[in-house]
Amino acid sequence: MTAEKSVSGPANGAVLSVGDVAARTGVAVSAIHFYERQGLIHSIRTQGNQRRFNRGVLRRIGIIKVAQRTGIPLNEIREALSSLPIDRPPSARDWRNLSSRWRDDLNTRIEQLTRLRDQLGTCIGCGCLSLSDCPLRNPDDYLARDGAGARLLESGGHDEGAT
Amino acid sequence: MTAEKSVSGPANGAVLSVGDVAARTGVAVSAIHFYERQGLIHSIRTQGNQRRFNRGVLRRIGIIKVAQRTGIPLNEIREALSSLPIDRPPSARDWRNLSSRWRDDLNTRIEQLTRLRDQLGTCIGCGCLSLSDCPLRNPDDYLARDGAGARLLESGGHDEGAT
DNA sequence: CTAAAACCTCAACATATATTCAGGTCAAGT
DNA sequence: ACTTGACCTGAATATATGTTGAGGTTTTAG
Repeated sequence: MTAEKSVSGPANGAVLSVGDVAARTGVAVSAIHFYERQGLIHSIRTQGNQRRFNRGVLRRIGIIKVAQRTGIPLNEIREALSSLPIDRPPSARDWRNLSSRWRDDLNTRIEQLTRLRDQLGTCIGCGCLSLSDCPLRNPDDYLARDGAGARLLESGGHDEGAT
Repeated sequence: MTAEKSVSGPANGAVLSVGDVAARTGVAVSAIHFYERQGLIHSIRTQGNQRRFNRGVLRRIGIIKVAQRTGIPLNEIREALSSLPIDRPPSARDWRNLSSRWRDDLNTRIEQLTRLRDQLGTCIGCGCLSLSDCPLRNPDDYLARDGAGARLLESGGHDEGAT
């Protein structure tokens, strides 16, 4: 079995099959395919058209899953990852640049949620909640976004890759 | 125009048309329809089959939008709203019960995000990020959710940091 | 009364993030 | 060589949260 062999070290040298990557990252094969289609990771193919990944992909997938936990959508993750060097392995500094962008993002979201929490009791309890009066209903307080559009992404990460 | 009239006070007495509700809540008519289909709000109909809402709906929609901002999905919001009395207007206590549930939720999520933030720099910067070693990759640390996807490897070797 | 604005339903589309399935190919152990 | 498990592609399905449009009805302002 490929998996068994690969966990202790792929025979093929330094490359990993999609199943190897799945086993080592805990990410489903279908998701790995998906990430590749989305341009988040890359592979080469064998003669028989099977994917082969180099080890760097394990790290990239690690980053992807962590970033998702912060609520960052895949297209932004792709963009961030695309800032990494192609010709050489990313340095510690490269990774730090990524993480600092995301930390700012996280901080902003933590602040928003904290403010929301602090006003929840007051505003729901007291009965203001009107669009014009209540701080909870005035999105300008939190975000520079409107109140009538589609907001798919606000929930960010309530539920992750389960099922 | 109906909107003009309704903002200053509907002629029909105490009931609101869907357009009135949209104008007062800042929520699109299509979303109001949607919420009604989902059982989050309710209306009666005129002879001509048009929706009429009583003013309580404004509050409910306020609650819905606020809860969404905390990351709560509609089905949970529906469930929470269904705990409100049908026969009488909700009391301050009723609302407080709702908000306290959600505050706990929010607190949990704030804590998760905070922990995530605090580890971002360290873990992304340092190169651990392995599924078995890194606190960022070990979901049990954060959530008691998600069982099926991620199986931890018992294959001792750590090989992700390289390249 | 008439025309415009608001409303109705139902279906399809849109987005993000994948999973599942069908039908077929590749690779490896015995 | 044969069988079996891993792999391939592409399409369909799934969930959550709505929006858009077509085709038709109701209400209201003048």
